[in-house]
Amino acid sequence: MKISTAESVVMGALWRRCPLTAEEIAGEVAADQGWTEATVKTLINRLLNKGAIGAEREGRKYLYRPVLAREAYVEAESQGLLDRLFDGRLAPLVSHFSETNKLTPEDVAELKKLIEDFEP
Amino acid sequence: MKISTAESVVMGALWRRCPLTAEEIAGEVAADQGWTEATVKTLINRLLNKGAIGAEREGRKYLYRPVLAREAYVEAESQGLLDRLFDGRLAPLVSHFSETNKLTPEDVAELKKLIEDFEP
DNA sequence: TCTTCATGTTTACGTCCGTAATCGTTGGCT
DNA sequence: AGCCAACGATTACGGACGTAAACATGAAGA
Repeated sequence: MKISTAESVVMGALWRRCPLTAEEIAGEVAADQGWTEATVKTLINRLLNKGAIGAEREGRKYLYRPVLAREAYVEAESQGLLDRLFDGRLAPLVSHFSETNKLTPEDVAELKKLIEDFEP
Repeated sequence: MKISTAESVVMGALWRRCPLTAEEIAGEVAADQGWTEATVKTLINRLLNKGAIGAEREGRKYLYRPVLAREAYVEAESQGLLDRLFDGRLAPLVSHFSETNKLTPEDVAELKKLIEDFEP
């Protein structure tokens, strides 16, 4: 299930809060992205067709909610990037960031904790 | 400079080894991707137009080499993913992988070393 | 020199994407 | 009952992408 970048913005709104009406989704993302409500409606429909979101009638409107879980999406995207650029390994990515994107002390502390918690 | 996924396969070949002729590039990627040489040639041209690769005449052929550095590309892609999915922070990504993608002991060791080397 | 082959350039075409306007339907108001 | 406004559905359209064939050009061999 391929989600385009524009579509993923709509998904993002639904992952943050759901269910939402089309109007509410537009309220969340349209201004921010410079989209009209019509554009948002198109994206909603494409996501419906892809089965990435579901709809349930609520009076005259529909309430939309994600079918594709954020976890699954994040997982696929992350793994894809790792596979494409870092030979599927996580360490090289972290290494890359430690070299280029100056990790903040907080980052380092957080990472350290994560890794430590991971030892038996 | 937006590089499509198909184009990035060609870039990959040139990042591994360069300079290469069109024929060599095709040799590296065509079979693997199920592409004909014609397809590879088109991708080479699009990359030339984008300025992502450069060419230098070598007799009857051209030798191609990357202009866009792999580092820069990797950087942009990684940062993009982090921004889109992990609020720009590295730790949440690592956390995500530690939860889903069972890190191997080697991964953990490697990460541990990376983090330790990063302390003052 | 003329032809041929290799190599790069141009053109093609169906699909997806971003963006949006228009259409059709249906519930609510008068 | 009839009209209007609100919604979702349909249609549109230019550009990028994936894929590839056709074309042009120049060098090498006959």
